[in-house]
Amino acid sequence: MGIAAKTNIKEIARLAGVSVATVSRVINNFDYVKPETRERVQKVMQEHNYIPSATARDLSFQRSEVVAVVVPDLKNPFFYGLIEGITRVAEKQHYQVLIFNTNEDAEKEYNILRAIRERNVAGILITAAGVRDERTGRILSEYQNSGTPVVLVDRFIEGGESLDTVMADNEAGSYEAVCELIRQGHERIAIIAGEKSLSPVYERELGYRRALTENGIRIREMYIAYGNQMADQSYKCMKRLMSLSKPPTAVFCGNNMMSLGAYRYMIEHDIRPGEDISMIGFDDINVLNIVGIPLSVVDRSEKEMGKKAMEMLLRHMKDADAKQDHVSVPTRLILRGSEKHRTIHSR
Amino acid sequence: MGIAAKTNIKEIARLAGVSVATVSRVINNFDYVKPETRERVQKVMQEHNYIPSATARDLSFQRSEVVAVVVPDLKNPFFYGLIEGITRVAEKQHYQVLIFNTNEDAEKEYNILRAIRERNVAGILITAAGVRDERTGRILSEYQNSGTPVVLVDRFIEGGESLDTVMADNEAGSYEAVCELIRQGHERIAIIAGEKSLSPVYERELGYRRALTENGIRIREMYIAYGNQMADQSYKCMKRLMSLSKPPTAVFCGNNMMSLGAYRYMIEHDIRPGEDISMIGFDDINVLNIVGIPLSVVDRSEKEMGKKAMEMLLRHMKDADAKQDHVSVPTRLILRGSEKHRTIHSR
DNA sequence: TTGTATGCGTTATCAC
DNA sequence: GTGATAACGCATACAA
Repeated sequence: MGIAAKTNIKEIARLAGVSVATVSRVINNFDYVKPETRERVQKVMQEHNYIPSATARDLSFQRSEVVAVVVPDLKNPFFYGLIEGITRVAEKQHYQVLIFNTNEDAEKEYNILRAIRERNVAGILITAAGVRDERTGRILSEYQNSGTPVVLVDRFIEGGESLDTVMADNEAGSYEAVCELIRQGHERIAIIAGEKSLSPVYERELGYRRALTENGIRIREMYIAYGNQMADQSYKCMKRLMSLSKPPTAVFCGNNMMSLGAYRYMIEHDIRPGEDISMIGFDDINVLNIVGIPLSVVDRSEKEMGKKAMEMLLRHMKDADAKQDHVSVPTRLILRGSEKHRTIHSR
Repeated sequence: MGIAAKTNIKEIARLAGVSVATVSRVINNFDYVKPETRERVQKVMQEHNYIPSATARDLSFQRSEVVAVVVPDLKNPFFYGLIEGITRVAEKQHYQVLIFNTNEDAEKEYNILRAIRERNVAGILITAAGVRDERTGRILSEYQNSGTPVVLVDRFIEGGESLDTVMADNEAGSYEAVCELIRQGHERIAIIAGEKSLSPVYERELGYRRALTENGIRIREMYIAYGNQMADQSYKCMKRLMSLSKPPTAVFCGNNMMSLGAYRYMIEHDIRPGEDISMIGFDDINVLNIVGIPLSVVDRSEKEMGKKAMEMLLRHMKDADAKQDHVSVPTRLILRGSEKHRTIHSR
């Protein structure tokens, strides 16, 4: 009856009048088991509500059906989309997902990565916090070299050159967005970029620079604001930008949280996006969408990224010789109105 | 070297010139190990970068340091906070967290709960989808009875009467909110309630009814709208409510997603919350907050709920005789403006 | 204080 | 086709 009955393979074997080896064969669907024997064993397993022990299987098999997912911020919706994509693919292949939150702390991340070693995970998916921390790159490479595949998601890291990656096409997405702003007639275009050391931040800035350059607009450093990935910092950046003698007439925000901070500053100061200023953000924000706030964004499907990442991991888990792979998920510019403006106070 | 060196306890024992038992004692900090021996063993472990196998430990110990967290919707921000609270407490106690998303599908939930049995999890935290599915209640009770504690979070379920629970004080929170609307002078107050079978929905409706009754306002069923927990449905509910010959002058929304749907309807139809209509939602929505949309809400700290839930689980895991416990997390009415109105078109 | 031997529940390698 | 039996890596009762 139910779970309480902790039957093991030995007990099933005894009851079915066969050996444990045979039971194991039935469990794992070996083809050379006599049909009658198979049925008899299956019947006993059913009757006793037998569930094999994954722990024992893992120990014997020297590999578990668990993957570790390490993310830097469990408050950011982007990562939930990512996790959703990951779990979606994982569950279909009967893999389970361990979640770890580093809170953008490289030290904590290192400890987590060490702790993960105890459990024999089949693979690791990580958006790293310690992108410049040599220990992070080293330990991840060690995993990879010892047969535990690793896929970097969203961020490159130093020392992780041998690892698989799933990234968004940040440069292109950014380029496209800024081009749109230029098309709207802007010249004083600012970017709120974020934490410099992160590769997506860097790449988005590159796209911004290329868009300006290719369109013959001089890049002015005062319009490039760095901060971290959080809304508060972005709010401050926006404040600084608007206090310039020639404030920008358009703003490109480097991620979802930063869009929110900037947006807040605008609202509080009666600067209406889509009218008084043009604005495009990176990463869609579902909630704004639902309430009908028309923020134009560069959307990258985080769910898609999660799926892709898990698929890459699976490929490596099933074929140890699988070659290194890099996937780039395309972005998509969604214009909802905030990229517009009434008049541009240029010059 | 690093990870590649898969040393085991036996190898360490050999190298340190002791038995495996002694090494095990050192690992687990037994006090009756001679200091010199301990040091020698530790040195060898260090040098060989030895990491004990959690799998083997779990098999021997017959219990793992992994807890399963089962939630119905990874897109709902409420669960982000919950998961964050859970992981925060879990990691301090060196527990790891397996995440499962049921997508509000009872069938899928049942399969997940069966799959979890394979792994020897130390406990289960669940916001159930199958609240009326007898299998859910049964399998969870079986877990509990066989020594794997279970804590229900946010939702009661049929057949789960023996389980620990962490709930918000939905009735009181709801009551308080509706009282505030009444204080604002409203009589035609609607509630967008959600999926009837869920206990929080039911309890919030109870609070709504009590508030009206105690204030001598007749309850009119046409002002009670049921749907599911999603924004789309809520949008439709709002539409229906506003098409009544005497539409409500105030609306209370049963959860965060539903607040968004209702809000959207209002915006689209130029009904401004806080001016043309009064509105209070259940569950805070951080994003709205950041962008400065002043939605008044009944806030319950989901992070707090997560922490409490994990703490309860730990108590049971450490003391098999711990008594059943029920925790109710208080709610807090946060007024930001949307509860106000300009004029009430009563009568 | 330390060592020996056995068990935990599987899988895998041999034989038969 | 099937059955013994040795791993897998660790914990622990019992001896010493």
